[in-house]
Amino acid sequence: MARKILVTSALPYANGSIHLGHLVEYIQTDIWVRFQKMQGHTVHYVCADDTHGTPIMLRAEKEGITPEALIANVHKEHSADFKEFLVEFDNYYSTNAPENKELSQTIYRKLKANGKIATKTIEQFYDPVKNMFLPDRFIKGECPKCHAKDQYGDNCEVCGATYNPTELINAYSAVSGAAPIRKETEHYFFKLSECEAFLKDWTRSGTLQGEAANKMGEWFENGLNDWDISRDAPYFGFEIPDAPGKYFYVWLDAPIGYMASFKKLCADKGLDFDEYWNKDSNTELYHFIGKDILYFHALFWPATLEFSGYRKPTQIFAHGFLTVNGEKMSKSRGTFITARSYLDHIKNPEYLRYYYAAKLNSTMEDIDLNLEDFVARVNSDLVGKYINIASRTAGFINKRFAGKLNPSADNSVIAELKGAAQTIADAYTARDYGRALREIMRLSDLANGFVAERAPWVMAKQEGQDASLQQVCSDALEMFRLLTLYLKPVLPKLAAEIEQFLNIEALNWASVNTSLSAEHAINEYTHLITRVDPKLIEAMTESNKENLKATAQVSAQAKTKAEPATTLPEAEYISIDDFTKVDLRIATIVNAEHVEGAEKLLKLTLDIGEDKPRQVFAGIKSAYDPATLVGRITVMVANLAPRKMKFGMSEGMVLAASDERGGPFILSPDSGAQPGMRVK
RNA sequence: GGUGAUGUAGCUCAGCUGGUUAGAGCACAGGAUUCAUAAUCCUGGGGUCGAGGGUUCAAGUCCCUCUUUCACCA
Repeated sequence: MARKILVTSALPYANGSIHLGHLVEYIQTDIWVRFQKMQGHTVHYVCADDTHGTPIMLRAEKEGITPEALIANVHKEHSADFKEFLVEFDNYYSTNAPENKELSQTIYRKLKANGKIATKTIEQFYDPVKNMFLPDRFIKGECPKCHAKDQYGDNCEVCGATYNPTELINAYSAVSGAAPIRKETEHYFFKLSECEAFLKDWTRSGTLQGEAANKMGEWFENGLNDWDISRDAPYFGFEIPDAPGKYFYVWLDAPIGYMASFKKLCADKGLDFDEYWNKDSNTELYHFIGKDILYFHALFWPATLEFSGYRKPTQIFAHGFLTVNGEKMSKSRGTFITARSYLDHIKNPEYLRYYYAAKLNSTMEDIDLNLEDFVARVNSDLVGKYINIASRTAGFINKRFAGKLNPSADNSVIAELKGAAQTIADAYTARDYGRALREIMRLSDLANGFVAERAPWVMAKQEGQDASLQQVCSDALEMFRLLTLYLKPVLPKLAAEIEQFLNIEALNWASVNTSLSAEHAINEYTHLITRVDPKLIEAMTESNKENLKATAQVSAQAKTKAEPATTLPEAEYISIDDFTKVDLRIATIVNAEHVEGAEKLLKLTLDIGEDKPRQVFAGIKSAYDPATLVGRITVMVANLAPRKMKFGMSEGMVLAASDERGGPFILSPDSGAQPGMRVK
């Protein structure tokens, strides 16, 4: 019986590019959706950009554009990335949409009418310069344990300590640099604590994976806290009805974005929204998510739906994270790979779809993208085994039989391939794609074994073997057709090309029961897929390391810009010629000493490869002990006009960074720089 | 720190409710083959199943302790 199914993937935040970690989820979902569609079910797959919140607002401000313009750009970028990875949404929308605003406000009003909304005055950090409340991650300062500077408000990246933002030493706002103050404000809460009975019940109704249910149990034990769903202006989001200056927290309207995206699809396609979302709906609703957001989808979301009168999800499918080469994705190792970077270098998205599918199962375990394994697996499975079946037999059919087939009446290998349909379907249904592909590859081995055993190339050279030759090759192509069918959810584009080559209708699961018939003519075989060159992988990771350097520069600039006192008007650009007027040189500090009577100065002797070393006075006494400077390599301005100072002649200056957060910090070139080298 | 998950051949992973000499693919070695973008087929070497203890006639599989990696929570 055809089912009606609504499927979602988590909404990517409109604050950054799609990377290979995101793609695990979209590819996982897309495969499932395509498989269910092939089964003949009615499936709608919706998603959207998650567009609200402080980070979006601030980033837009930093870029000098409106948040709306920012999210429009990102939406374009995300949509293109998904499309190229063959992730086929029925609608890819935005949470900043009229449908979402209306649904969010309606749901809020219903929750309120059901007595599930409370208000409470809380104390929060506030930026007195920027006049806004600060989320924890926008508060930075010195770690109270190890005294590392510039650590986030919740934990220290240097020593790993965790603490509250209140414990930071010399806390400052990452937005303005000002010291935050504590300020009271009234917030709106969803009374999650009252939903425990419902949630415990819901959790036990087969909606979650075993591991996820365990995790829920943990949360129940700790007791459920009411959920803070409001944020104060300025905030990019939806205003809370009858609460001026209060906005919905981004996580309140984000999942409602699933509904909004579907609502838009309904308007476009004439579907019945209520049929899918009414409390007593007979349709199915599945959310694919990462394990990190289980909390929102397994607690807040079903509770929100329950107490505003909507249906709950049928199941939540949580997956693990992606590691690359066994480690967390790392910008410095070049393994923080964006979707775009993959496309630029590797080009073919189906390689990645195949590899992920081969690694995915129904658990929340992390999956590893081992780049060497990726190359080996794709080349061996897809090119060596699967495509090779057509590649080694189609030529005979085309050349000797004008493309005409003549399959055998009874072939035990084909029978086995057809017999595996249910096993493979079960594995796909259970999201155990790894199991499905292992079975499909086992069948590919059988097909290759069949060809090797019958040796059509021997028949081709013998008189009177034409009928056998045609039959063996026809059977091999029938095997290839079945394997293509089984792989189609994972490799939709390749499958479409093969449908074209085999000259057949679009394959669906019921096509298992049909066969290529006698007299059916196929088209000319052309190479459908090429091997992955390991060099491409290397080029990709290298280029990601380069991107890192570029972004590091950008963020350094951004940081400066965030300091109100040092904001640079854009008009004050200089030309490259202006810059080259400054002769910067690598210098070795051959001597450094205190200067009698000077409060701030040290006297440095710098070697920049000239006959005579330079004498330079530098205002770095407060931060450096002269003894530790001797032998260090740094950067100096060599063509600064000499200047007579109270303590002698200064023949240049050394460069150092500082602001109210600290310093000065003198510069160090990377190893290899030699005294006298020009910095440009 | 607490909790959950995880650790099986060089690499990536299967091993259901405990049951004969622990499996697959890739990689490696030897052989076969030459239709196919050196692909394919056959054979083989390789693991004290994270460590230690326990339950049992029997443990990778159950229990305890420790440990690795990942995540969540405070």
